[in-house]
Amino acid sequence: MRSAVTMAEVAARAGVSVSTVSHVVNETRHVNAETRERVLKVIKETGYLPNRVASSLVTSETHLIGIVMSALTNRFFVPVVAAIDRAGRRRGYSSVLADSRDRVASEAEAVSMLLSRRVDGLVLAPSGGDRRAVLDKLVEEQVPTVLIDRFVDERFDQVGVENIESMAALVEHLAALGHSRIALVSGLRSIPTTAERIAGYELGLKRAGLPLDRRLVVSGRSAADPAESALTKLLRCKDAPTAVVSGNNYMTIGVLRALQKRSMRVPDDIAVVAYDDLEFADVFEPRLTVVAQPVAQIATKAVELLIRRMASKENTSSPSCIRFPGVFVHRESCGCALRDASLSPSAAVGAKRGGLRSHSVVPAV
Amino acid sequence: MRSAVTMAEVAARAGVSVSTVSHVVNETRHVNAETRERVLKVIKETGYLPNRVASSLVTSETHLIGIVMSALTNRFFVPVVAAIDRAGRRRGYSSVLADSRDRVASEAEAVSMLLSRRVDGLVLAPSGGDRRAVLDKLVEEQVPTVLIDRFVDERFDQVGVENIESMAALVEHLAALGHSRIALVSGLRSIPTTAERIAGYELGLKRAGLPLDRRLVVSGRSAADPAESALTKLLRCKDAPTAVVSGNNYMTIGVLRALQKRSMRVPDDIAVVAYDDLEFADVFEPRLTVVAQPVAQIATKAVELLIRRMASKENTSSPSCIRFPGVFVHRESCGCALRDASLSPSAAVGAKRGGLRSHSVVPAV
DNA sequence: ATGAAAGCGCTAACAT
DNA sequence: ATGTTAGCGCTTTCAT
Repeated sequence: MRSAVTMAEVAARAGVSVSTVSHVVNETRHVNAETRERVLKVIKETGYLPNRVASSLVTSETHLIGIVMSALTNRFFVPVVAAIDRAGRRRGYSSVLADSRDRVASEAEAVSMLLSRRVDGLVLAPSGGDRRAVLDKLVEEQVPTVLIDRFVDERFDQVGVENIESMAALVEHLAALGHSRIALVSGLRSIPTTAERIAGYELGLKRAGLPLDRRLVVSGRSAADPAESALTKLLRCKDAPTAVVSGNNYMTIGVLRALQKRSMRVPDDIAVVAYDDLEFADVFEPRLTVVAQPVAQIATKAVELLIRRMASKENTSSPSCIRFPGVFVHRESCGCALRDASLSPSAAVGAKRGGLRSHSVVPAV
Repeated sequence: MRSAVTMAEVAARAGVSVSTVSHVVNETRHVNAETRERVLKVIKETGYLPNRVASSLVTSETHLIGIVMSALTNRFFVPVVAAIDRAGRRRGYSSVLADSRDRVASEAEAVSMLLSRRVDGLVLAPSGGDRRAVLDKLVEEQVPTVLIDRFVDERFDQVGVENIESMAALVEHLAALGHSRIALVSGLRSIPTTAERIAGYELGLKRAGLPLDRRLVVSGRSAADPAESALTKLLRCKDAPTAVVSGNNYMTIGVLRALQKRSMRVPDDIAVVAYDDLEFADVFEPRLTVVAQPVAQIATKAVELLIRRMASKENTSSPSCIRFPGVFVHRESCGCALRDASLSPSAAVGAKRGGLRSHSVVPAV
């Protein structure tokens, strides 16, 4: 295995003390140009790489940020890593990962592991269920932590997307196109965002002066397959909806499959709009009108808040709670082009209300 | 900040020595049931969490695996993290990330950072360009390392996909359907896999007894936009191809866009097959026939090799070089259904040659 | 401008 | 069965 050169060896070869080597490496006090050059030369010759675990032990700073997520499926995973990497270029942070598997037990385990690695801070996408114990521990230990995606505890900085206005805008948009029977394929009841999105759906109906028909709200359980069967079932009823809103990206897949299998054309037979953009949304036929989460922005802000909190010795400032507006991406699946090409998306309404930004994509030729 | 209980404090409160505490924590030597219970009780009361940076300093094992990738775009990123996490559940490994941004300079920087964090091993997706310096350092320092995706240096364990037979099978499949003018949208010349896939394309033509027309091989530079324009340009020529093979997932997006913008229908106007599966390939219309990389399998094997190498003190065993066969996923974009529903995909040929596994997806209703 | 030395929190001989 | 103690490779006072 590696035998790694130590600082002591460098010191010996350069004929100086370890403290001098330490100071040239960290540029932490003045060293004669000549001595410094000598040390630097030895460092280069020997390929000396400072041992960060040793320095971490002394300084009790690892410059490690722990990321806890239902990792492999979580849309914030990659953007968060990216944001940390970007910040890290300058400040020396790196990320360590832990998959919570969206279960409280694993989440606790993951957090413990990260704490035992003495990470400087944590970005956590809270799992469903009762996570109180885990979060209490973090508060008690005063570990700088920012919650992302789901808003579950005001003792922490939290960053995520604004759900209510975004969802309302989607519904209002469909209503403006003349739809009155608008279905919602919603997510798991245990997820806080689900309730918000349902509230947004109801708000949208209300604003459009449309009655709420509970039968049009079906649970897709946040995943493709349940969404597919829920919608399929709904479409078999009489008084079937003429438009459907999907509650997240996975369920959108299910929605599209359901329609495909019934040979229903979008938007002619049924209009479709969705919460969350899909990576390849541009090449679907027809291209989907969605409200996208500004994931990169959210991730960047989360890391920014975290770094700020890690930097301040006084952990005094009260927690921020930041909700970025959803981004209305207007494409064709809503059926605007069919009805009235000049109709401006009702997204503008939401934009005025500050819950949404509008972003009209130029239709492909 | 955290004031973290130390082992010494636990020892004091339990009325034992630190070594006893250490041994109950690590289960590394026998401790009287009674004493152990007492220690465990104190640990629970105080919320003591062993300091892994301290123990790492002593044992010179961090149980950290460094992942170096052109991170955010790399398809192995998530599977590798997942595989490490899975292995980690049992053996205590976690992953630290470093984005190489696909540039040699950043790659070197990333590797240095990870080495200075004293990771136990490295999973590295080599960037393009001259990476010799970085790899030399790894050999010299004897850092357990496995290369993934691209085969560039025999001094390391390497895991990836078999490109030549996979690509050949795609071409042969199209040829078997009667196509004689088959285009290839290939990737960046600097990437080793590009050459292999071109070789596979040529092999496929040869086996099918088709002439090679160099004009049908255009460079999509491994990305969507260049692929789109390259194909668009090609389609404007006379003697345009009747079928096209996309060289990777990103370029597939470009290919589809190009066809869409020209209102060409797949597979009626032109047949399309692609290297790499897309996450949402099932909901594209028509669904794409592809050769998928068994990414999870590759990642798992990479981590397995790495852990094995980290475990053996003697770094003696010669490096493995493992190429998993691509997985032929037969869907509709190749146009089989149009020609002859009973035609078996020529994939079987490739399968016999051992470069490919076939996996016929049941068509959606 | 540089050095000596005391830890950081743990592990692992080596005692007893 | 348990305790003592010498480090692991650094940072950082405190001297000089």
